[in-house]
Amino acid sequence: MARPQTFIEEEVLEKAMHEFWRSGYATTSIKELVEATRLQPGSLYGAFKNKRQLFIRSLELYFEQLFEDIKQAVDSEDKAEKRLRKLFDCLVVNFSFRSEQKSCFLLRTLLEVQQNDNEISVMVRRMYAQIEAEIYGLLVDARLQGSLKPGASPEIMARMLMSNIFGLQVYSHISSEEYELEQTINNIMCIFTTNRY
Amino acid sequence: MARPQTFIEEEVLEKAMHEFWRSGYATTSIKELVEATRLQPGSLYGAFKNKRQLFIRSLELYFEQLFEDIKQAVDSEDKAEKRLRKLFDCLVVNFSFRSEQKSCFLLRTLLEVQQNDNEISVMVRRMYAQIEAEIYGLLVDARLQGSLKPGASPEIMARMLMSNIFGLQVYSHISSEEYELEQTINNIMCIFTTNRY
DNA sequence: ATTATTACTGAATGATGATTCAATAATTGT
DNA sequence: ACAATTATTGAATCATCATTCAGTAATAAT
Repeated sequence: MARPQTFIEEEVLEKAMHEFWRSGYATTSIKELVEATRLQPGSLYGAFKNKRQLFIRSLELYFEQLFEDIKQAVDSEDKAEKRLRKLFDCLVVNFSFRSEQKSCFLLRTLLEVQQNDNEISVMVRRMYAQIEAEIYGLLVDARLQGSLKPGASPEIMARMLMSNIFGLQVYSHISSEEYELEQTINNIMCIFTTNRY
Repeated sequence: MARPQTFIEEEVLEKAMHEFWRSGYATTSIKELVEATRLQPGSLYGAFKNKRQLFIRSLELYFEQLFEDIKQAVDSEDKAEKRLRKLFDCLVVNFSFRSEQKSCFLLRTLLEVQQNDNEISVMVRRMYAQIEAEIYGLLVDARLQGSLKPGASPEIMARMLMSNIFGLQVYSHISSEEYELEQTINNIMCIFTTNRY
């Protein structure tokens, strides 16, 4: 028995998320969010409490979407190498060439907040832990299929792959030659799997 | 024939640099810089024009110092593997365990400014290009000494090393177990050099 | 139709941001 | 000692920030 919301929260979050993603937490102003979402300040505050909560919800939405893509890559029916390659696509290639912004929202946030906002920092670390767990699962699979280079444990390899993914994400900021990136990904695949590329 | 400056610019820059490094460009306020440098706003503006120029000078100072360390590592008399290891120390280990802040100022800045401030973005990319050139030189040396794994070219390897350095810097944000980091560095050394670790 | 309840609007608020500037202080050259 | 010049001070300025709130609108229940 009251006036209903005139907007769909997820649609608004999607728009806010893109603003935060592009400009960062600190430098995205309420004014920009008002323009992006087409909601007035009062409505934003009514629905999301404040800027920080809106940011947190945006980050969560981003992660949900990313994690769905990752799972789709990791859980597909392909051979392990192909799934690993798909993982690189959704974590690296997509950001460098298939989106106007350069880096993953999680990465950007991790470096922006640092010790500044511990709660958000912990959130991001937990998200990355989930991604790393997916990679670990993929590697265990790959080992069973015999497509993993012997040597290091899947645990260690998962860590190294995470590190390589971060590395590529950052490197694509300083030089975004597509063929160089492809070459580097192939080299990494070479290091971790038994295939040739 | 005028009143002399009562401060040494480099000393002030050093203090400002640490503030920017810790809090980022946008979130470091003039008030904080005034406290850190113990100069009044007017003096800061008199000497450095504005916040942005002060930031740029801070970034340059940071790079000078870092690059000196890098050169010292790369140009030392040791064998190539040892010099590579020293490079990891000054680009990765130092940030993770020997300083209160987690990441390299350059990395932080690269991700903060992105498309937001093209001039600063270009500056950082140029600085990284210089670092990569040093790594390239080291690898050419290593190849002559026979301590580089055959296969990829020094050019490609330099790119991969840069990427791995970025990766480790980021990874140390989400998990800063020192022995894990050491292990990963050793694994990377393994991949690039002919030695065993 | 009326009432209770909740949503929406957008101007107002108060804090804080970067930057400027008039007043004052410390020099050097004459 | 005085004039010319430049540095320092810190309050003032003006823009912008996040947030609130009084007024208005839209719905459901009665």
